[in-house]
Amino acid sequence: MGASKSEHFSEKQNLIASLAKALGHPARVAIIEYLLKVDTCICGDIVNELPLAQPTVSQHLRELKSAGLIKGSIEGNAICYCIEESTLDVFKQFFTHVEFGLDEKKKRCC
Amino acid sequence: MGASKSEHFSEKQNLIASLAKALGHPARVAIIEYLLKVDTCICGDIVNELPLAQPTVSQHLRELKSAGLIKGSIEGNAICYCIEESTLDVFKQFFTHVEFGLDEKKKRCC
DNA sequence: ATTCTTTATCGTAATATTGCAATATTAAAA
DNA sequence: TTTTAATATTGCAATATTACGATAAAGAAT
Repeated sequence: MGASKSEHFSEKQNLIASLAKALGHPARVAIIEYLLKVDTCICGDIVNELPLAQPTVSQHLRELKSAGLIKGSIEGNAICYCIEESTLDVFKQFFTHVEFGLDEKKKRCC
Repeated sequence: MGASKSEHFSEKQNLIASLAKALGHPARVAIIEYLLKVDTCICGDIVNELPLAQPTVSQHLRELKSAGLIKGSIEGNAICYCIEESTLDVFKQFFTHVEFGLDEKKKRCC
């Protein structure tokens, strides 16, 4: 088939998967890191930071935005993108949850 | 094209992206969660837990394993899979790093 | 008004992912 | 040894992703 059977999984599993998927490309990791590095939100010049053509960067930005990992507002003829903290929190909570699970288990095997 | 230009990004960016990509499917999130839930490593019956055919589950397990998120050892005629903590730690560290970056920024915009 | 600059969208080619039936593999059980 | 049970691999069809040239859109600058 090719289309993933997301309807068979829980809402939360689908959410975590979609966030992970959005981060699942080095360009998008680089974008997130760049957004952290720069002092303010980026208005312009993300394209110059990446080894990709402008339409490709725009597409990656759109994916990050539609996953909710970044947000953007129009600022003159530029767009100001920055990180959406609350979404990153959701993601980080998952790892806390995972770590808690691991502690509970106390590594009884492997 | 279609192939991502991973050679243009840093080792770390590629690592984070590959871990995220491995988690970027609800079935694989479900597998990780199941591995946490069960008391010991799973020996069998992951297939019964998922709404997917056995070969599909096997493929997802292979992807998680090749990303380093789980490890498996042969145990009779079954395979015992469990979570690879050190890899999850790498992933979690990324979010800590992200959160640190956000604190530094103190939300000066958006 | 025209040009410049920046970002978005469209169209399309190359490649990757997803899912499963069929089949193989491997070791325990009979 | 033959059967049974569990997992892996192969092969293939359907779909999704990635990348970019060409083009559009929209505000800023001249």
